[in-house]
Amino acid sequence: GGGHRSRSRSRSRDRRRSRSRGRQGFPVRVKKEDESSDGKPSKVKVEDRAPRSWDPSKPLLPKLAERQDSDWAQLPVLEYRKTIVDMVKNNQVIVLTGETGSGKTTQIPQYLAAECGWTGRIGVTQPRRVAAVSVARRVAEEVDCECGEDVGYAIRFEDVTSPLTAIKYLTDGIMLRECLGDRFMKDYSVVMLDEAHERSLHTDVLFALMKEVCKNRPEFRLLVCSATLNTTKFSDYFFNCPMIDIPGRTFPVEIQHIDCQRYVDKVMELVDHLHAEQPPQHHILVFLTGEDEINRACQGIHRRIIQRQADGEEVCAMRICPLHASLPVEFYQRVFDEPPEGTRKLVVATNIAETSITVPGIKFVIDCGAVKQKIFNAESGMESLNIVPVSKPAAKQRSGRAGRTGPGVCIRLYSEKKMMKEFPEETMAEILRTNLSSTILILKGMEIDDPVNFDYMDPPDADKIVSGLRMLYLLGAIDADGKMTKVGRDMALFPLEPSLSRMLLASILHKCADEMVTVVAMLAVDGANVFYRPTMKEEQLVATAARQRFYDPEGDYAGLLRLYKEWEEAGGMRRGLAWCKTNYVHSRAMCRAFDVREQLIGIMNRYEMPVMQATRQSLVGRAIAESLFMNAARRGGKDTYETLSEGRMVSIYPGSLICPFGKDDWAELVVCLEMVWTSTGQMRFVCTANAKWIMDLLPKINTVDIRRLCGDQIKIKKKGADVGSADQRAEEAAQKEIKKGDKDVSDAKSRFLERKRMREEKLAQMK
DNA sequence: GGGTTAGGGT
Repeated sequence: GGGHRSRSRSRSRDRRRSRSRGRQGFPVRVKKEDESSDGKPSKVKVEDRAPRSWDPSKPLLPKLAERQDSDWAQLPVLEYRKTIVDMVKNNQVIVLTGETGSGKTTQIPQYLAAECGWTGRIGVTQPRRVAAVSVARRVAEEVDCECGEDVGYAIRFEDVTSPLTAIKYLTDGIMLRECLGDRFMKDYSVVMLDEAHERSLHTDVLFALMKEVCKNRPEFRLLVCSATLNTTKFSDYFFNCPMIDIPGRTFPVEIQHIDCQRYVDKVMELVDHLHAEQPPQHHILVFLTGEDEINRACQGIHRRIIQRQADGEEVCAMRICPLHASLPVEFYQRVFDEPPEGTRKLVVATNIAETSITVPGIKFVIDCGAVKQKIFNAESGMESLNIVPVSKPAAKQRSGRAGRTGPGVCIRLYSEKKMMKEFPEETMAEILRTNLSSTILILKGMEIDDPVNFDYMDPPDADKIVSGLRMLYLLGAIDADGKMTKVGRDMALFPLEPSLSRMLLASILHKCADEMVTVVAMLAVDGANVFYRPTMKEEQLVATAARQRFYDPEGDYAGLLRLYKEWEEAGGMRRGLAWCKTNYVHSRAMCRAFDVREQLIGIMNRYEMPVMQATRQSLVGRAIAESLFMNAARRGGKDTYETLSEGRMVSIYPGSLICPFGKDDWAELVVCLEMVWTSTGQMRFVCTANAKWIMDLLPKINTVDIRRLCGDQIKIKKKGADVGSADQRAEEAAQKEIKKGDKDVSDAKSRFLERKRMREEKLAQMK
């Protein structure tokens, strides 16, 4: 049977620095025994922390005060050092714009630490983990300290700071979590929100929270840093604060516009042409929208080069590098490496190369002018991924990638007229495009009860806020009046989407949390996508065969559980790589799932939530079905389904691991984690449900009173509530399920097991 | 019978 497994100290690998003393004799923070493995102190401990020994009459980092002008890094921002320091001293908020290469991120915190006396740290947020880490390391080097002493960083799983860290780089998500523990941010004297123009969800929420801190702490200082020039909007929002612009240091980029219809074809033609004409050391970077376009372009270009060679032409060699986030790590290295003499490098990338990865040595950029953007539709409750024109600043950012190491050329595959007319002035803030349930739960956790009148820089549509509240209500995180419940408070403890937190809490009641925590960790790292799809047709067959071993009629969760277990048995974190290769599984995703799993168990242990092993696997399915009942669907046609809540026709996502027992034995009733809109509505992460598990929960769908949920803050046209219909559809599904009878199901199950055995035999032969 | 998502983050 199941038992309580104590895993609080099972983590073998502590990524944090293990030295006990810093260079200057003060202790470098190491993980304490009573701390959870997520590494962050509990709320109580933040308040109990010993007071700093910093003296407000002295600079934060006295050793920097002794620097001469020539000791500072010679970057464009240096010229503005005095101005910036004075502005920060005299103003609570400033908005600062600076192009790439100005040095604002690395230098300004040092200027402030050299001249200003404070009792708290300087915190600098970044939208990306890699940026927080690499910038912190560079600044630590400039300050001449070990990273984690005067200068440090904090990202998920990794807190490289000490009590006396004066300059702390951190991801915006970490700062948001810190804010949940202390809304007044007493740990910090200065906060710099960097890359504000990217308008990431977490940074946008921090905008409003930092404004509140300003109102409550007159001595607090806020810097908002952005790359673009739309400063008036920011200044207006931040109490009409002063602005300053710092020039960047980049090389000139010549811009050419070519209007075209089919940009992938044009890319092949242009690259082929440039390759024939230009010297090989002029590397080329192409921006396309997704994996499919990238593969088509790479294959087309490869064919053309082969053709030229076959025609007896003398063309130099070309290293073709596709670049997008779902490639295994070893592909990334090829992008950074300089190819051998006489070989050109071609990188065909998504917008990952716009911000996250800087490719060295680029002379030519080719920009298709489009990007895939995720949009959440509140009316249907589905998200979709659309190809839309990039913003004008993003187009500028892309072209700038040609001028990093010398003068460059950017070829834009759209007319200037089209750009002026159709490209938006700024990137649409993520908060306007996303499902807000997670954000609203965090706000409620900070006792900000009214998400409608929250001080957004760009307020989301009311229907998106309502959709988020409705979801939280159905998950049990808030009551009918929008007040946070005990369940909601527990959900907010986990760094997860509300639906995943809910599944975890449900599993504690059903005594199967040991399994659920694996499932949730896999989903938190994009569980439906742990499988790697090779480009080659023949190899795809092998990959599909490998994946079929994890098909399971119970649902995706069952397959993911088997997958994780097999990976662990094959060596997991340390020796699981070979297993990942033969099974076409992303090793990176598995390692991350392991980290997330450990973190979640740490939190559960800290709050004394029992992590039990299930006595039967179906308990996991039951906990999932109870959590996701609002996304239940009954069988419509062959393998199509009809949602119980609104009667929409949906299908199962093609990458799902769920399968029928037999050809016509698709489950009568399923639930899913989310619905996405592609060519049809598709259910992602599907789980077979038993009607009697969710029968009593379904009526809740029809009890949503939007006006009450919003606390009377909003006028909504009431959706034509289809009262009783969800219950009726559920009743019919239950009847059909009973009619089918146990005998049929057990026959189907044995047929299924036989087919599974055959598949495995076939796979063994292929090896 | 085919059908399969950009980039981030706690």
